[in-house]
Amino acid sequence: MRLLIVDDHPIVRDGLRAALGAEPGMEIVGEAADGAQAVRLAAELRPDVVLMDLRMPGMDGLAAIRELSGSGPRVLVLTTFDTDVLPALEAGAAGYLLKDARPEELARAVRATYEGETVLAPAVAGRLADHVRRPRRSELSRRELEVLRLVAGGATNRQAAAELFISEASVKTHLLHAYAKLDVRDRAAAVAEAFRRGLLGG
Amino acid sequence: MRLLIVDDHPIVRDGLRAALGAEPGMEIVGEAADGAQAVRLAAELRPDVVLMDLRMPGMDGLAAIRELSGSGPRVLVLTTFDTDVLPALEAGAAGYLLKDARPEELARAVRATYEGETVLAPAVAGRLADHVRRPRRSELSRRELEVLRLVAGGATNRQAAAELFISEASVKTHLLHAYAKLDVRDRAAAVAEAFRRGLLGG
DNA sequence: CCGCCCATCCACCGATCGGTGGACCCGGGC
DNA sequence: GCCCGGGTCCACCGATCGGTGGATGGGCGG
Repeated sequence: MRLLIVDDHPIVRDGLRAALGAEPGMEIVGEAADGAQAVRLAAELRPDVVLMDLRMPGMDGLAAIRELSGSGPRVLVLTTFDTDVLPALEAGAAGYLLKDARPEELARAVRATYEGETVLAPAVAGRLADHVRRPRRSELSRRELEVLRLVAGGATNRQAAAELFISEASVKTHLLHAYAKLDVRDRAAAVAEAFRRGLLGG
Repeated sequence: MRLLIVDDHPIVRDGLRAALGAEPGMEIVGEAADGAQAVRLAAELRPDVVLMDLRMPGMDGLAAIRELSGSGPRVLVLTTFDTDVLPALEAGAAGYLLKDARPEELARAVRATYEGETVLAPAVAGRLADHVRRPRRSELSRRELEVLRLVAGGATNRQAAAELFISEASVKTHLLHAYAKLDVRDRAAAVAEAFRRGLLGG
């Protein structure tokens, strides 16, 4: 089994090499520090499995996965964040692991990926299930957007409540609903996502 | 003294009318519910002082102040937020009061505005002074922007620290510095401001 | 008429965040 | 040489936030 490691941190690459290099039947054929390099090396080295970080300077992991999708290698995502499962799977990832995984788990996951299994970190499985369960009525209501606008303008929940003549409890409810619809878990990410979707003068 | 009241909430307008209508020498000549209406009414009614809310649907207070600036009336801002002093003054506001002001203060402030004084709520005076004192080296450092990018992506301080291989303390420091440079006080507003400035794929 | 969504409100908890007031090291400019 | 800014780190606090698990009422569509 030929393995390509992609991560912008040399230390992480070293760690992965140490954890996986000695595994029987596994050969680490190359390393890349960003998405563009990953795509190039994958074409050249023809790995069976790519172990890919998502957040990297330059071309990020998602873009790289999209480039690779269809062509040869199966891509196992290995990241710090439990928030990017859906985009990763949509882009064509074969699995999604978190960096707090123990080395044995990691080795097992790489093998499973090679054999065509879909590996999901337990912590993200729930997130995925949620998405399937709820068909995601993702448009923000008028109120939700109003609250988010105020929050983007620096308002605390209390200030937003004062501005809208409602209670803090209602502001919190609106925000929680907005988080669910935007698929984020805090106000900062909600503001970012709203900008990306053009809801806040993006 | 002819007074124009601008606020999107009828209740607030009623309150202001009640608080100021009986003041000797003051006459409330009109009310507007948004910026556009305010500009129209100001041209028609020729008030001496405009009492203006900032955050309103449609044309907001800032835009209205810009339209009015130079021409006749002096605009006293009356808002819930202590964060918009600078843009308001830049737009041409004659003063800046907060909605928690007591009615007597408000009446006094309107008079003072009419007489050419600059009225500033005590809470915002400090903010203004800060700005004058610090010539505002406002470009974000590479590190500050990296942290903010992660935060916009939904990272907690802990997660951002893990991703960057630094401590949470450093993440907090970078964020505090970023807040100062962007002139905001929390991550949500920082993300919004960064988008507006085009620092985050705006 | 029964759901469903929206909007409003409540209490409670633990986790996170913002802010203060430091500290150290490094590199560049005056 | 000295100062300044960037980057890293620490401890501590109070405030805020996120999340849970409700409840109520209005309105709209099947």
